[in-house]
Amino acid sequence: MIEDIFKKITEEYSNISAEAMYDWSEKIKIVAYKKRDILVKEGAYSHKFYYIIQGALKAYYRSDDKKITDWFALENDFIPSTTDPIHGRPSSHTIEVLEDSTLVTLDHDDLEALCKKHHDFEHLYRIILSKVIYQLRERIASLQFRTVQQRYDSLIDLYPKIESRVPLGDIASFLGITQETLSRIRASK
Amino acid sequence: MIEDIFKKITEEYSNISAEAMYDWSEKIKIVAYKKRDILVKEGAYSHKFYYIIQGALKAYYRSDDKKITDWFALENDFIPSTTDPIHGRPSSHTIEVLEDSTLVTLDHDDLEALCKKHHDFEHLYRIILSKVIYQLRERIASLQFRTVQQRYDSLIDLYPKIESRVPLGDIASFLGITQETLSRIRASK
DNA sequence: ATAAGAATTTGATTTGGATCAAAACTTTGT
DNA sequence: ACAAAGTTTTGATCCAAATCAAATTCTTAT
Repeated sequence: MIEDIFKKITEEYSNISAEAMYDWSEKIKIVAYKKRDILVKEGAYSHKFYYIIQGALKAYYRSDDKKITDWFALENDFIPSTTDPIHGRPSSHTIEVLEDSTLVTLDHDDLEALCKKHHDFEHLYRIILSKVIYQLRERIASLQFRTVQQRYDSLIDLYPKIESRVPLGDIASFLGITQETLSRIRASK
Repeated sequence: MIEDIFKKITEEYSNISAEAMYDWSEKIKIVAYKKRDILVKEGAYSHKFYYIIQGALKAYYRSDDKKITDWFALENDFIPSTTDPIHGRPSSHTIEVLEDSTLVTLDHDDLEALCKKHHDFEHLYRIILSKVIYQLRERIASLQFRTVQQRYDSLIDLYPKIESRVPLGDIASFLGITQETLSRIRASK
């Protein structure tokens, strides 16, 4: 099982030595979570790195008492750290489980230690971050000038089944619109 | 001069060995560019990594014949690669010089080679990317639910003198609004 | 120094999506 | 299986920002 996951990750991003893989496997945990479990609470310093084997998560923060969802993660996605890497402030985000999920978790400190010990592991992680940057830029493009309809369509493109797995309110929030507007867009199809 | 730049970068992000620094210094070029010079053209495969010593750049892409600016870089900023790291497609962005500028340039291939040769260099680069991710998430937060006025204010906060250095149309585009709206916001102060 | 072209401002009008309110449907726990 | 709570839909109204249009100011090249 673990082998399959490692294989999937390293094939997609970058290969690592058997040694690095062994050390990595020592540190990760595979954990099952239940719907509505909170993985990270706003304000917490501890932050793990999550990879989703099966299930769905969201990350949100609070602004004017509204919960704003700005990241979903489904199968084979990562949830990257939300903290400022330079100043090391606490997490501004809460990460919540949206459906019963199986995750690979790795402590932030262990991740740093693996990066320090194994050059190839740090390389792998660097490539993963490059991918995250690319995704974030896509998302900015989407928010910057596309219509609500276009943004909705590309989300469905990326996650075809998200509608049945994630509450409409969270999807609306992610798209930067109200629930009512999303409901109407959906109805017009 | 080069020493000052290296010092600035490594102090802010992460230290590297004298050896890595030497190899790095062999590969970079310090180049002066003129206003309106194009550093990277949409569709190009070659992509350098830029660090701005003095001056200002913008990155934009085209959508429905409009130029959409989605990144500014001023002194001490980086322009990260805009290409998909996994699939290696050509750049979707054009990078243009906004005022006479002095830049540090590093070829993408040299950057990769330095990362491969020196673990500490790859570490430095990884930390830089983490910072970029943090900035991008801030920007998404800004676009997702803040009012135009709030977005404008935080841009001025980040780059106090941007108004006099960057055309209004580009700033408007970056904020995801029209020129006219930005002009009115400005007038209301 | 001046004309041509760019960039910015100002004005009038329209519109996409927000807000407020309430009804209909779904999920959850006992 | 049912009540209570949570989610989604539908309706009416309003407003921030877009669009279209034209006037003004700033830049640049000759």
